[in-house]
Amino acid sequence: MFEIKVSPGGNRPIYLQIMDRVRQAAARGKLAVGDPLPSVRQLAEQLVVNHNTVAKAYAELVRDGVLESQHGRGVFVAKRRQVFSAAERKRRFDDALDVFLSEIVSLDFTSDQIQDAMAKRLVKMTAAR
Amino acid sequence: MFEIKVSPGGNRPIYLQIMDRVRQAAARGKLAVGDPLPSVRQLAEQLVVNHNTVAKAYAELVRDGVLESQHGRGVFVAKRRQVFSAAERKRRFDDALDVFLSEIVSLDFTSDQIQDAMAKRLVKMTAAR
Amino acid sequence: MFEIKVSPGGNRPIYLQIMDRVRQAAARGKLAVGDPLPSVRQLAEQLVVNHNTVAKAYAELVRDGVLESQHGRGVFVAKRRQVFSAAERKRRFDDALDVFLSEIVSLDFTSDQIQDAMAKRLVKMTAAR
Amino acid sequence: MFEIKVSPGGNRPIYLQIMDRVRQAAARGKLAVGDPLPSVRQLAEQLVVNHNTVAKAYAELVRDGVLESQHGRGVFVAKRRQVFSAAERKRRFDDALDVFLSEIVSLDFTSDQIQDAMAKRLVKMTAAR
DNA sequence: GTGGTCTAGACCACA
DNA sequence: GTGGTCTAGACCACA
Repeated sequence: MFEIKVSPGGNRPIYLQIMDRVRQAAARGKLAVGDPLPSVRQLAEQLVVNHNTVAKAYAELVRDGVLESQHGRGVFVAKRRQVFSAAERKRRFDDALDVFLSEIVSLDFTSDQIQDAMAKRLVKMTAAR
Repeated sequence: MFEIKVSPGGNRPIYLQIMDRVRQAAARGKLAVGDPLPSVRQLAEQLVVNHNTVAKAYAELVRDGVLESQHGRGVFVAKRRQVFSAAERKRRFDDALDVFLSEIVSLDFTSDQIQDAMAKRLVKMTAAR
Repeated sequence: MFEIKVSPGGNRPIYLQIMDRVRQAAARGKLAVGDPLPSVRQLAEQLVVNHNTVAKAYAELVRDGVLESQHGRGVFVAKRRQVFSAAERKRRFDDALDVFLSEIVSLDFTSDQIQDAMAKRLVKMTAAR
Repeated sequence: MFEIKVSPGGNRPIYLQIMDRVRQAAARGKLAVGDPLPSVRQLAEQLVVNHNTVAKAYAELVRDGVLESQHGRGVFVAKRRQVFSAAERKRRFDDALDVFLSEIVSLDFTSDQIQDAMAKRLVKMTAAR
């Protein structure tokens, strides 16, 4: 079963939190290609959010090629494919890095501390697969 | 003179960019305790941004204890004090890292590519000081 | 001024109709890079639709790289760039062609008629630039 | 025996695919006036689709005058009549073409590429008859 | 004033 | 039952 949680009070919009969780689950193999996701209304009830919020998250994941929607049947994990151009992926990566670095710049960590923390997290994620 | 730049087209809200710069200037001694900051309208004109944006940045910095507003006189660098506890700094760092990794997880970069890109950016930032 | 119309009763969802018009206007140069679009609420009022419907259309166009949103300032025509991979563009093209051909298959036009009609429309579109 | 196939993963709703096939079979003489169609449940089983889907396709075809339902006996090919007027056929064709061109306008294919792809697909379809 | 998110609730299309 | 679209209306973030 696909179990996730979201924090409604957080800075990050709920629909993005849902997208994060689905992407992670797909990346870590907890959701395999072809697996069905909980229905929009089921997940909405489970998370205690409006069904539109879940629908929005699913719709964006469909647009990003992570999920596939079959009208009347449900939403499924899509076959992995390269949706974005190399330039676009670089652009998105750089944007995310920009945001990350500018958010932590005033926290006064050293470059080494930042790189260590990142390395540890990457190892953990890779191990989790 | 207090010289900063902001990028209106960037991913980070302008008021946060202003806050970042003021924090950095204070941390690096370019602004000493008691130094006056440009008036809201002056800075707004210099940066070509809406004055509400500067006002918001100043207000937040006052709230954070970085600046001090002296009614009728202007805004000044406050007596230095540690604003964030170690735990708070760690929490903010981890949150930012979570978001960063969530956003890039489906862009299909390897751990090595991520770490390389990060390292390069950190070197550039440090050199820029 | 950016003048468009939509048919609320039509088969095609309103937000897609809005996207169609914006894409066409951009492709034909009626909207140049950097041009501002009408505000979400302005366009909603003009089209007599809910503001969320316009917001949805704009958001998708932002995701497709056609528009750019500057928080608090408005929405603008983005610099043209290649967002999707060659494979993805082919996929989308083929999907659209599938839908088109299966919609007209029962109308009993000959291949020549179909190709002629298409050719004429393409000439018209190119001339219109 | 009435043998057709549908692709559940495809872009076109299954009930429309069924309608397309029945229309084609009637047009090409594979189904003659008065011929019986498989029962809703039979066809549903054969196609591995929900029986509501087949029922919807049959109902629409009856509504369009392509099929005739004889209560308690089954569904039969109706006496041929021209369902769509020339104007209606033209209107439907143009609408479909509008949608197709709108969807591909920002995919950056040239007119030649579009016409080539179309020509190839039409050849393939015609050969498949 | 501008866009972004969310809820509540309706209605439609499809299987 | 499943997803998709739309409205009405609220509230927040940003400039």
